[in-house]
Amino acid sequence: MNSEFTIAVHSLVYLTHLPGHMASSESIAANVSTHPARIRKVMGCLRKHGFVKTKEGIGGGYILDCDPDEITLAQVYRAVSCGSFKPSWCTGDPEQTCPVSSNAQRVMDQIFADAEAYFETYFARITIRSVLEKIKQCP
Amino acid sequence: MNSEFTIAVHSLVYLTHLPGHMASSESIAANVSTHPARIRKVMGCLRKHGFVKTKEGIGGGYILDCDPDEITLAQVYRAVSCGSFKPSWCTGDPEQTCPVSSNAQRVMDQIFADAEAYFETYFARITIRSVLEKIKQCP
DNA sequence: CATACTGTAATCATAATTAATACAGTTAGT
DNA sequence: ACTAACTGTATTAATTATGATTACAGTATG
Repeated sequence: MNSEFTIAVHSLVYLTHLPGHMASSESIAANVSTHPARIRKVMGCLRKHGFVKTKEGIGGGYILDCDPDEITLAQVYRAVSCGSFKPSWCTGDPEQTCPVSSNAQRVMDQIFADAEAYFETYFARITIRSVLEKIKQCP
Repeated sequence: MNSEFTIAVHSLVYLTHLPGHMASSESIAANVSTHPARIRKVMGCLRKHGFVKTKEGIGGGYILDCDPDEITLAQVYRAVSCGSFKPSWCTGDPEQTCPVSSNAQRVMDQIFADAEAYFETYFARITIRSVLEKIKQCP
């Protein structure tokens, strides 16, 4: 699992926590604890999917452009980390005559794809707002 | 997601496909397409959990010691890759005063743990036998 | 036109993963 | 008892993936 998903969720929660404010990549990076260039990369992706608006130049930055009560982690996952559940390493060898070896790769791929679709239905129940609420309830 | 889970599933399917036979780490490795030492490591874990039996010495190797109609991918996942869903990278910084930054880590950890428990219920519906059946149905 | 931003690509450093090696311990056959 | 063919396990080396950093072109504002 890719950590860009974590960064995207954290950034959206942070913007929700600062309603109406522009936040620069630098201030988001400080909150998330990473490098501003990494934030800009992830935010570019969120902008393409309509979750945030961007402003370049002086006083620019990022601002929320969606309803945090509507946006779910499933949408964020699909935007940023779709397909990252499956490990990159592949089992078996399609050239072998043994049906187990030659088909294991394809069947495992299908299992991982289905599992990903399945846990997305869990993420679909969690909104950005609800993540912020959980954070606020921490002691 | 850890590829040792993939190796464990493939190995168990392979042993199911060869009922009553001992398979050496070398022959399993050839089928899976990896190094025998890696197979021995994963199989050691499966033995500790009672999925396979081991025989050392000449003519030794691994043999299935469970009912492939009963064993599910959830059990294999827990034995081999439990907790691997959560990315190792951590967001936020517990030392900061902003509640979003200081608590994001804990809340995301909980979300990943819950998501893992959730997709395990999907894996619980897939048996080793059913994986073998899927493989046999490939063209 | 200087300043403070984003967008994006490229490079460097580090961490994680996989492969390979090595060797002690075990079993079976002779 | 000895040898051959295995597992168990640790260690090291190679490869790959990830994250941090740098760099610079493009854009908006005063």
